[in-house]
Amino acid sequence: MAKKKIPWEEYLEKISEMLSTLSPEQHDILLQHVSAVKFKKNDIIYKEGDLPTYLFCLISGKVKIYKEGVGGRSQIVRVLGETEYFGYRAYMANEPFVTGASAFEPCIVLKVPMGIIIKFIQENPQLGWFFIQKLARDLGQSDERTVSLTQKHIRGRLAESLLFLKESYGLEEDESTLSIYLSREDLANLSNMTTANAIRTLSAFAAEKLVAIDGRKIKFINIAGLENISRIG
Amino acid sequence: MAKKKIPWEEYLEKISEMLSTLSPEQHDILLQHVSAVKFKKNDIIYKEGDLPTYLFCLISGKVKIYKEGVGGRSQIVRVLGETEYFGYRAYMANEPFVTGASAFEPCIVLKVPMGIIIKFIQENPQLGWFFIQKLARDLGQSDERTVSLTQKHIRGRLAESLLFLKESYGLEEDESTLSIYLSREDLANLSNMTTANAIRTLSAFAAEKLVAIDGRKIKFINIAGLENISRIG
DNA sequence: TGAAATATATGTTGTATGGCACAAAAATAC
DNA sequence: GTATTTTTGTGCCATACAACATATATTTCA
Repeated sequence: MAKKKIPWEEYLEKISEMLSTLSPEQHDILLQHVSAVKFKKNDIIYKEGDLPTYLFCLISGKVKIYKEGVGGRSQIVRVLGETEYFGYRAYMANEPFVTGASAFEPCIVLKVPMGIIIKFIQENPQLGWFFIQKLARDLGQSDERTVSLTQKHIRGRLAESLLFLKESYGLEEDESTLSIYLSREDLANLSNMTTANAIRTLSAFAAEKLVAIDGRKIKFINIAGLENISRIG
Repeated sequence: MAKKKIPWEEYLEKISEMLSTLSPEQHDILLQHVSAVKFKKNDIIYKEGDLPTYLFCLISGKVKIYKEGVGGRSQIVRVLGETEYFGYRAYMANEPFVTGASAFEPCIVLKVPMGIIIKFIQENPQLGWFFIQKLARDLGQSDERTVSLTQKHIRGRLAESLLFLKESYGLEEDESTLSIYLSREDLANLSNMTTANAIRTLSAFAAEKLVAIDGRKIKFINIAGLENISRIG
């Protein structure tokens, strides 16, 4: 895990949306149990099969949620950015983790024991509603993803992944460069293809002037074109 | 939709788990707004893109939740049996349906306007917790399914589907015949393959004495063998 | 009951994509 | 600053699976 405890006070504003649903007493209890942890690039936050114990909120950095499939092939099922919560689903389903979480880049994470969160939910419909909405949105996305990954062809899947990363992490100040720098392998694991095919297909997109590549930097040139490739599959 | 309203009183016991979370006042309100509907085989209950308005509970019959992908190819993402709730996710996520629902066989469905359910959830943490657990379990399954459908080979996917149907719908009195009779096309749509390949692969399983086929009746002969095929992919 | 539509079955062919090999480039370690 | 490891880039081959074609069986319905 290679984690390191750090002070948490300055990060509370990032979870203000959730805090606002809590009663004053709950708020106090939460402050007594919250902690902050730092993860380095590629650190594992939790592993498939582990028992869930904490609610995490990503304060800064980027995280991938992934699953190991047949023959050690890894599939990234979700990516998380600032202020996103994770790690709670398995606890709520009363299951071990079916996915793992690791840091794309250096991260700061707030964590709260799940037992406390569950108690709050039992007392507080507002907080329950907060998680219901998150779970409902994630489930819709997961179902969409199932069909995209199984039915679209390689080009469609890669185009979709690039657009998905753009939605998740946004662009840099130039309004066209993707603000996450992924390895070709991660791009492949996100798009359900081999690394070699991710490289090949990304090169093809560059040759077709859909994107420009500079190492791991990806710049969008023709977004409408990518959207079209993603749509037709 | 081809639906037909019918009396609902006798079906209340099927939703007793949910009813038990309600206050007496909520219970009364629910009874004023619940209704029951009958669907014939292959009737559509709701379509992808429709706006969600009701919480459904399947009283009898079997339902598929599916999504149309590229080139009209349909993917079954979930199957539902007696006492399962559906139709609520999209409303909770504040989205149109991303999947459709239709009847595998004649069905009776209880329905309650979602507006009422949401109001109850706001007042009642118990009911919120009920839906949180359902959503959390479904999301885990959906993530598992994403990886299975993308990474396993045809034989692994079909074996998994057969075992999945066994879990969902159980066996007949002989303790070995699957108690749902699906068309080869539905079996294909469940397993992410073409109809021709579902037919071929099922025949292969029969030739290998893993199952016995009699029309749409599927009898398990070597469950351990199927589990092995599903596991190795 | 017979005709039409639909579902099942099987063979043939084409192709998208995985697997492997190897080189070049880049990052990391020593 | 050189050596080692990791990542990126390409080519070639093998193959799993879709697409298509056609035949037979089964169901539907007039």
